[in-house]
Amino acid sequence: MLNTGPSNFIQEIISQDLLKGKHKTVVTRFPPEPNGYLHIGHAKSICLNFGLAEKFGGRCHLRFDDTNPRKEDPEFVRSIIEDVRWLGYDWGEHLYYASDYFSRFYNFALQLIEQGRAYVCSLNPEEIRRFRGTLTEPGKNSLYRERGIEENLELFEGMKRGLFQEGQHVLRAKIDMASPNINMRDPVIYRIMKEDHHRTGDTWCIYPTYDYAHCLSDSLENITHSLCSLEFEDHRPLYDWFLEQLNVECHPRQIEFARLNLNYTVMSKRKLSMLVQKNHVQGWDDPRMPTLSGLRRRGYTPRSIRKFCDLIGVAKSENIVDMSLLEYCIREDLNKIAPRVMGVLNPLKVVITNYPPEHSEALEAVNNPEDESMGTRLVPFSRELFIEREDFREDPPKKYFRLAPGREVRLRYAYFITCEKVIKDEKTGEILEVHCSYDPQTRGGSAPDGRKVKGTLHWVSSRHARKAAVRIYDRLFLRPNPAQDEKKGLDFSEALNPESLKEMRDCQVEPGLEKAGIGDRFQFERLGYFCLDPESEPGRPVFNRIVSLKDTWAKIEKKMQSESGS
RNA sequence: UGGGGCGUAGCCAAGCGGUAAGGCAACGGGUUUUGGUCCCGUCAUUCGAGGGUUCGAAUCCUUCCGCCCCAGCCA
Repeated sequence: MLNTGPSNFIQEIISQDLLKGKHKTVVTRFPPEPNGYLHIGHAKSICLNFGLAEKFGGRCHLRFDDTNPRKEDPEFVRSIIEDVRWLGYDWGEHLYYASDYFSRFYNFALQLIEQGRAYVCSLNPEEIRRFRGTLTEPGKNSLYRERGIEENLELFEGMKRGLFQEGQHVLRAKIDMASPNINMRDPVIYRIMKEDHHRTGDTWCIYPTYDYAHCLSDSLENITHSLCSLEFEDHRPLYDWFLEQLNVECHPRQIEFARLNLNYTVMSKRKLSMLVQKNHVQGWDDPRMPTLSGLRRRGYTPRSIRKFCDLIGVAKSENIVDMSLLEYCIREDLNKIAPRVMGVLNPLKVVITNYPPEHSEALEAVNNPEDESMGTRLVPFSRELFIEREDFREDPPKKYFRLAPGREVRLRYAYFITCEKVIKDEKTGEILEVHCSYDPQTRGGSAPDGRKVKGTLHWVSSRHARKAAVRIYDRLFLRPNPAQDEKKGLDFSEALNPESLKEMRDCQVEPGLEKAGIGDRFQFERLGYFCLDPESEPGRPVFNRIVSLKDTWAKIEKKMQSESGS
């Protein structure tokens, strides 16, 4: 076994099973239903299942749990395959569909009927519900529970042949209507559904339910450890029951773990799809979505997501992980690999009054101080520049060490400049431009006399700059746990953050960015990490902000404001 | 008031009878041509609460409390 990554209780169980010789190898599976897009909660399961298989030198299957044609769609199959691959996992030959086993499931059902362990029930859905009892009262036996084997066989055959209407009959396991575990009260295992299936077409008009199909799929694939989320804990006795009754050779062990929740977002397919349908976001791959396609478009790397899944751990307690951990993971990854570049989001014009008007020069800038092998580039400098509007204050607060009247700062990789004059709109008072002088001795950014400046600003030469649009994303929800709102009877979408997307259209970026390709990631110095969005067009780049850099100044300023305000 | 789970710091999470790992966040300091990175330091006398066993308990026993899941022909 590879000795990498943190351990968890599931890994320990597997180690024990291997040690005891219960298995020679480990076989896990990731079993999505193709009824929606994958999100970062699925990533936890994917990393767990594939990761465990990898650690123990076993294998992990990708299996589509497609037993309900009403909800499923090949488009989701496509996207799921894409997303799992993108995350970095490979199932080799082991791509399966529960629907491939439909005939075998059917034969197993025949076997159950013959054993007297399954029967065709002709109660209607409402009656079935009533007969089931409640959490505190036992259920009552169905009127059809004691039907003869021959009759059951005949009716089930009829169900399969389409002789009946939907809802007219179901096949049920005959277990115990008085069980304290409601799942054991004669669960439905086949229902009539006159629906075309994305893979089997109109071959079937009866479809197996999850509880029945899942354990058998696992068994047929020789899965050793079947990992699922906590809400299936109550289903485990059923999982085991089917496999025992049918006396299969392979009886996988189901182990449950807690699904992932992230604060300030939602993590259920239903809620995510509602956001899409109600146009709160622009699609499943909207960069604000916690879907894998959304994170990918936002600019998250697969490695950062895998790292995140490593850090959150695997346990059985309900959890809501802090978004800041995800942000930490992407910053850590991008810090090492993203080329640095300069871009000004909210431009303010600076004129270097003592710099020759027609002149320009190329200054050398480091591409990544964390990785010397990424080399350097030349950035053009001239008399008129753009700096960030936020980097100038006419009346600077304490601890502000950027540009202000009379102040000297460094332009990164360029010169020291001193602010001499502020040009304002007479009517509005808006600052139009700032006039500065530069010290030619400080070319490159350091002074021969050894004098220091406190601030270093990013900049872009106005003559050489390229225009760009930048999309700034914030958390989707205002409240940390929107899913909870719904349980309190509120509409979870009520807590949506109206400012989750802000588009800045007049950004100016250094000319080298012209060559950026869709999906390329950069650090805009002092601002954050950005990724070129697919909606970019030649000459009209659109950058998504993946995540900001940590901003100590913002923190200080906020603190000062709250201190003076209170 | 049935059954199944879970409770260790603001958020995750180790811990498996020998005296509370680690990460994120937060806070303080150092380095720095990114207020970034990096480095150093601080952050649980206590593990939901009480009682018991023990030389010794987050770990064992017991009572209580809180939270989550289950009454789809969804998964």
